[in-house]
This record gives sequence, structure tokens and C-alpha cells, in this order.
Amino acid sequence: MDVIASLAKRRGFVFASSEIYGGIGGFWDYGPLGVELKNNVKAAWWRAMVRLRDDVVGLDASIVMNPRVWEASGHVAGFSDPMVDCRSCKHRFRADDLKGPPAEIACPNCGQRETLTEARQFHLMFRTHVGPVEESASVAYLRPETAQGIFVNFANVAGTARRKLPFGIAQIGKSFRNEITPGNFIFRSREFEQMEMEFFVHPSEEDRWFAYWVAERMRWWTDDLGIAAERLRLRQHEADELSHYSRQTTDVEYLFPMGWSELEGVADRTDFDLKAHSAASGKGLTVFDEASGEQITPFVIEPAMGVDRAVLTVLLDGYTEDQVAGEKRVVLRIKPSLAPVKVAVMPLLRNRPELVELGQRLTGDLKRRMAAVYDDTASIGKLYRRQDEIGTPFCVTVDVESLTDGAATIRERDSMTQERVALSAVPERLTALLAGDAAWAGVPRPSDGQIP
RNA sequence: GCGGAAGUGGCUCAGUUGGUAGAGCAUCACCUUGCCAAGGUGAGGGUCGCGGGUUCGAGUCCCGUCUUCCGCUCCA
Repeated sequence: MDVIASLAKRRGFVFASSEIYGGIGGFWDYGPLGVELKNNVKAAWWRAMVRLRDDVVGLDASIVMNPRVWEASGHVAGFSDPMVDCRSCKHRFRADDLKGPPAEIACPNCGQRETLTEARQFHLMFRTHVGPVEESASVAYLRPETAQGIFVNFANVAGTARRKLPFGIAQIGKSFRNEITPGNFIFRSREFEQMEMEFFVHPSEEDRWFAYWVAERMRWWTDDLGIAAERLRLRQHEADELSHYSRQTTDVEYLFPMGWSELEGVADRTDFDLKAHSAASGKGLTVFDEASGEQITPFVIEPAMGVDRAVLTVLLDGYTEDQVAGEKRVVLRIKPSLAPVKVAVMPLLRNRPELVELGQRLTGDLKRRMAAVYDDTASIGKLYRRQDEIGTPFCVTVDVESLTDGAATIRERDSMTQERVALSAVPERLTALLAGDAAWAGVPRPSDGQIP
């Protein structure tokens, strides 16, 4: 993890937020390469989840919502717990789990008396105020999950997009949680980005769609994101760890340096949210079921994941150290579709103006089709290493012969193999090579709402 | 919030019993270099986390504070 955090800092993927002031725990900034990688991860999700499907549409809801949303969803109650600490054994308990007042009972863990603190309130939702004068303004919250923006827009989307069950609404956006302990680099932070999709189904199809989405999400991690299958696994939640809205949850987990940890949760939220919002708002959040001739409240299957965790996983999973001629060669073997830079153009010799000009002109042509950069500030070997380290799948070298034979050399990242291609054919050739990337080739998906 | 550890150039670190900061790598420029981190010359870059105290003098000692890392509690 340290190696990745160091690489991320050194090459401009991720920086600690407000670093010149000493930083602030649980917040991170994405640098020039990081924002490209992150955008590519989001694009891969949006493509698989929305663009390639007929049964899912997108949404971008606001971060601050009417606070009644969070009362109805159960987050106001569930996100602010009175907690009690034991001064002796350092264990912490929820005050409402204790059998009596903290001052009068022994610590349930170590049995010591008079070691428990008074109950203190923990607010896991960020609070803010709407309106410039704090005293008279109403309290509001930064959303702790994006899902509620989908539920409260259920009727809007279903109506305007003319959707019938089953269908889904997908959203990518920031969420905020006042985590007690952020950590493990960008794995757990207080401001993070989620990609969530709420899939609305007929109650009778709940289990089948749940199974479908668990399998589909695992497929996405391996095929679209290129994560090694042996470092991924599924884990079903035990009954006592289910969140307040969930009937069943299965996590996609990755073998991180600190152990197996959650990447994505597929939750069966039943009709909990729509019913809660319907009751609290007085609005009917139902659909007409032609089979029974009645209005029904759909059940919801939710695949929800963190973008930042996905970025971290891509970096960790792709990081390799090769030995080349006794020297260490760091290669970020990530899927080409995710790479911040697709191709780097470099002249074999930089003290030849005509080569520099040729390289820069070629870069200009390539930029119209893909993320391309030009670099001539080091020897050819060093330029290759730089690109390897940030995962650039292809390098194109122009040399003196290029001036006469009109050809250039394409070098591939993982194998270091080279291929001589006519200059005019380089953009086409690279486009074809990148299209060979499975994530962009597309994978058959259900398009008629049928469960495969 | 508790316990432990640590904060010196972008990175890894050195700084002797307190005497107003160094190295390697990285970056940049020029030369060299003809396909996988070669070489040469030079340059830029640090209020030593922050604040206060002791002292003629603090990166070095004392107090406070902030931040980070590891563990614990929590994690929708």
C-alpha cells in the first residue's frame, strides 16, 4: 500500500488534501493522472451500467436535499449514535446496547467498574445549514449515500423516461461520511465518490434479480476493469451485519494488502425506501402491475460501489515490478481503456529539430483520437520507463529513418515488443489495438429485461 | 476518542555534546546519446509540521498543538 501511495503522490495520481497546511484526515485530491484514471473508471461503469443497456437510465441528483429525506430513510436515526467508551480496556459500545446507565454498570468487555464514560453523540452525517444566517437557517446534511437521490426521483424518472418494471436508475456522485477512522490511503475517506444503481423489480422477481446483479457485478470487475479473478471473491453478509434497509447483501471483495475488504455491495433493499418515502411525503411511489391490476411498490436491488476504492484497486492490482537487465522496471499493467495516457510519442534523438517536429505533429494527430502526449526530455530508455510506471499502453518512436521511410515504431507496454508502422497508419493502428481491449469490445447483456 | 510511533527539499534519509541545513534519487537547462532508467556540466527547490519557552544562539532541550501512520471502537 505504501508503494502505491508513494507512486500515486510522485507521479501525480493522488495528493493529500490541503497538504501545505498539514493535510486534513480523510480527504484526498486527484492529480493530473489521477483524474484521468478516475474518469476512465467512471466511464467504464457508466458504459456497462447505462449506455449498453436498455433497462437502466442515468441521474445526477443534488448533494444537499431536504432533511426530511434522511429522516424518512432512517439515516438521521442510524447515523448519530450515542457511544460509551471504557477507559480501562478501550472498548466502545453503543449506549443503547448497554444494560444500564454507564456510571452504574461494569464494562461489558473487561468487567471493570466506574471506567465507562458518559454517552457522547457521534454524528456520522456531515451537517450544514441552508441559508446564510446560521441561527435562522435550517439544518441540512451532506448526503451519506447517493441512493436517496434516486428514490426521491423515482416517480419523476419513471414517468418521464416511460419505464416499466424492471428498470434501473444509475448515478455517480460524491457522498460524505464523518468516519471515525478514515484510513488505508483512499480506501476509506470522509468525502468519496459513489456509483450506485437502484434496480426496481416486481416483488416476485426479487431473488432472481439479486442473483443476476451479483454475478453481473463480479463480471464487471474482472472483464471491464481487468482485476485479477483470484484476488476477487463474493461474500454474503450474516444476518447481524445487514444494514437497516437490507434483506440480503453480497459484497464483492478484493484482497487488499490489509486483507479482504469490500469493493462493492449488492443489497436487496426490498421496498423499504420507496415505502418510507411514500409514507413520509404522502406521495404514491408505486407502479401499475398489469398482471394483478393493482398498484404495487417495486422491490429494489442495489449494486453500490466506491469510485475511489476502484481506482485504488486498479493501481494495486496493476502494479508490477519486472527485472530488466538487472534493473527494476515498474509497470502499471492496467487495462488500456483505463490508462490516463494511451500513447506517448518520443523522438529517438531530441537534438534533431526535424525529428522533434515530426513527433509533435504526429502527437497532434493522435490527440484527436486518444489521450496522447509528447516527451523528449530524456533518453529513450528512461522515457519508456516513465510511461510504463503510469500504465501507458503504447509508445511511438520516430527516428532518423522515419524522415526517409515515413514509418515509426510502436512499442507495447507489457511485452516491450515493437512493430514498424507507416506514419500515416499509426493512428489507425493504435485505434485498432486499443479497440482490442475487451472493455471496449462490449459484452452481451440482457437488453429486453429478461433475466439471462 | 484511546494506546503506540513519526513529522528535515518532490521521494528516501543524514544532521555529531544546541553554533543560523546536507546527500542520493527525482525535476529543469545545455552537451552527449541511435531503442529500453548510460555519461558530463550546471541550475532550481527546505521559514527543519505549527506556536510558545529556555539560551548570546534551537533541526537539536522543555511545554503545548496540529497532522500522518499502525492497532482498537465504528463503518449503510
